[in-house]
Amino acid sequence: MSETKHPIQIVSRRTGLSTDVIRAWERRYKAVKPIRSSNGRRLYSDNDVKKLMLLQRIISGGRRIGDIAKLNIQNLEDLIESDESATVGKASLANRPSTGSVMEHFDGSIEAIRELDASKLIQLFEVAYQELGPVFLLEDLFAPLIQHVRDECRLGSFRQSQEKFVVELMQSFLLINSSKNKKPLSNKVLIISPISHNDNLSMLRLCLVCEDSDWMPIYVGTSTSADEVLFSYEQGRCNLLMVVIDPNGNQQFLPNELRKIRSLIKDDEILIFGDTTSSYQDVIKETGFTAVNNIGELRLALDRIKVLTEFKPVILHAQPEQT
Amino acid sequence: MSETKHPIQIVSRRTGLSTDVIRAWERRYKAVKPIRSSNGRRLYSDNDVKKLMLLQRIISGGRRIGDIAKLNIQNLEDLIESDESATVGKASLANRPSTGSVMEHFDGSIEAIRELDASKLIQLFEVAYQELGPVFLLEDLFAPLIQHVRDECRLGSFRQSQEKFVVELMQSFLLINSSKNKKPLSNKVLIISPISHNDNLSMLRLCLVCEDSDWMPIYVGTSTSADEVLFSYEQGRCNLLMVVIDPNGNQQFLPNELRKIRSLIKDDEILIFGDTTSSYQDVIKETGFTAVNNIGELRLALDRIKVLTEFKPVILHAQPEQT
DNA sequence: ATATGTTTGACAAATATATAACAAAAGACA
DNA sequence: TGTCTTTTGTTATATATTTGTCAAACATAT
Repeated sequence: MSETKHPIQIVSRRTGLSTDVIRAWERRYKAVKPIRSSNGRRLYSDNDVKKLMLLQRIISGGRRIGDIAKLNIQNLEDLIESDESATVGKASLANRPSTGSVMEHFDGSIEAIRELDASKLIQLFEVAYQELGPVFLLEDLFAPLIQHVRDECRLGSFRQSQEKFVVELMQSFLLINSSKNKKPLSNKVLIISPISHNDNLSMLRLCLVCEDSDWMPIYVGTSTSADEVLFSYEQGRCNLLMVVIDPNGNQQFLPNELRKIRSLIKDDEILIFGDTTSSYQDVIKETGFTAVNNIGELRLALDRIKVLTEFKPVILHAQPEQT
Repeated sequence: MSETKHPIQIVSRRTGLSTDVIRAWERRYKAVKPIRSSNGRRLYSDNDVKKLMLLQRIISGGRRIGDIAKLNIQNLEDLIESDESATVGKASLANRPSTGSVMEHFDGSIEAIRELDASKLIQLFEVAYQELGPVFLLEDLFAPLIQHVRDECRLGSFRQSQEKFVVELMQSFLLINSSKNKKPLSNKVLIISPISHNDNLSMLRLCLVCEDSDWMPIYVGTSTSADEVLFSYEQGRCNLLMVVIDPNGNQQFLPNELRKIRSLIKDDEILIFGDTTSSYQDVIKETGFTAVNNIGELRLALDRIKVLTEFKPVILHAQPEQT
């Protein structure tokens, strides 16, 4: 097996870690042990790269490198598993539903989708929403449901209409119900997708996650041009922007659009959600966007930024004076 | 069993407790006893995390931490059990105020659109819906609203984002609320738009009109191909098809699509809604579609066809015979 | 020369720990 | 009710550790 070996620069590219960090981790914790070329240069194996990527992912989940650098790949994967499953909806975690009812909702929904019965489906959603709350509705019902429908669609036992039907209803349901929230939240995040990116459903999903982390999401649909982004950002008095990348979207305009957005919104942090290991990684670095790879990371980022922005808010102190 | 240990930051994240609180509970009540790393940092076991989560949950139920912190996990679980079974439904009915006129709703909506405040807009829609009912909501509020926004958009005082924002919300609102109807109607109409026709909003508008005429609409989104139409038609057990033409849609495939649809649905009447004075008038005649030019005509057609299909139902009249 | 890499040391920001103190809320009691 | 005490989450301070980054000095290959 002639393992291909990679110089540090390449590893840096692929992991998103700086060369300094890679070397520091080796020096301090022996996280990886690359072999050396004849001239003493580090040469990393695919396994090394994989381990570094795992480490980086766990780091971004809030752990410290010193605690995990010495674990092996299997341990790291387990850790990711347990961390990420524990990060979901910490707010509503206390009243996690019994799994039985979710299965019932699932079966009922499949039935309603088969019959294209919108009324029935919405009622089911309504009940499930009451029972599960926004986050678990998504994670425990919507996600498996859409997965199932798409699978069946590919196998032929469901039709495209049925997929469209359920996606459209889910979207609308999420939009309406996420907007029904009346909590006046001071932190606002504008959620957009760039031109030619149209993954409506995952954007709405992110809206819910933001809301669960006490951010008020502002959502103006998919495929938004840079100057519309700026306008919405200012009009909505947002203090955070999140760009959602659709893996099926057209990547052609992406670098340029990202640069445009950055040039228009200079001061605030911008999150970018999606498959950030792809080719446009360079642009992300160049423009100083914060890459967010999964829901767990998103929650962390939201919390962090919330704290940052809470430095300024004034303190209103009401003192009762009359007897 | 190599228990994975968690630093305080992770525990804080998983439990939702601040690090200060976690430390305070340890110091004051010895709630958990994390082991220490070589440098004195706390390392919590999964059991510690679990206990903290249970404590947090009981706390939020009104008990005091000092009373329960020393209990073990089993005791805590029992406690939750007994606490929560004692908390029976405390449902509270919210009565909404019935406020003023359509103009107020209109002005309020414009304001909400200007601020991109989805929450506010939905609430306005909700109130207006209660007050006006589905049809007048559309005719008196939505139609002028969208007209106004589009006009202002053209003039420059509104932006494209705002149009998208309001259209998307209206759509979702209509879809969800029209689907909430529980009346079991025997007459079903499938509402579709052909390939490359995407006027979602007017389709949903027609859904509402149909519903108002006691037809149950089935809606599977825009731009549906002929064979998907057939599938949905049969699956939904429809007895009427309505094709909605988007004046801005691509007319290129239209004649062919209409012919295909007719070849698949031979027996039932098919309505076609849209600007029927255009070039495809010939195809409409050829395929025997019923052209419907406005809402009034649609209502007439729906009533007429309803009567036709009601020939077969057997029992119309129950005669009381006993004294 | 220039670019890339290595080793080592140093620094600063973030995060921990321990302890004391504070302030709001709940309970106790006259 | 009003006052006092206890409870409990939060904050402040001082100190220590962790960790990303940078710079200096040097090596090697184009």
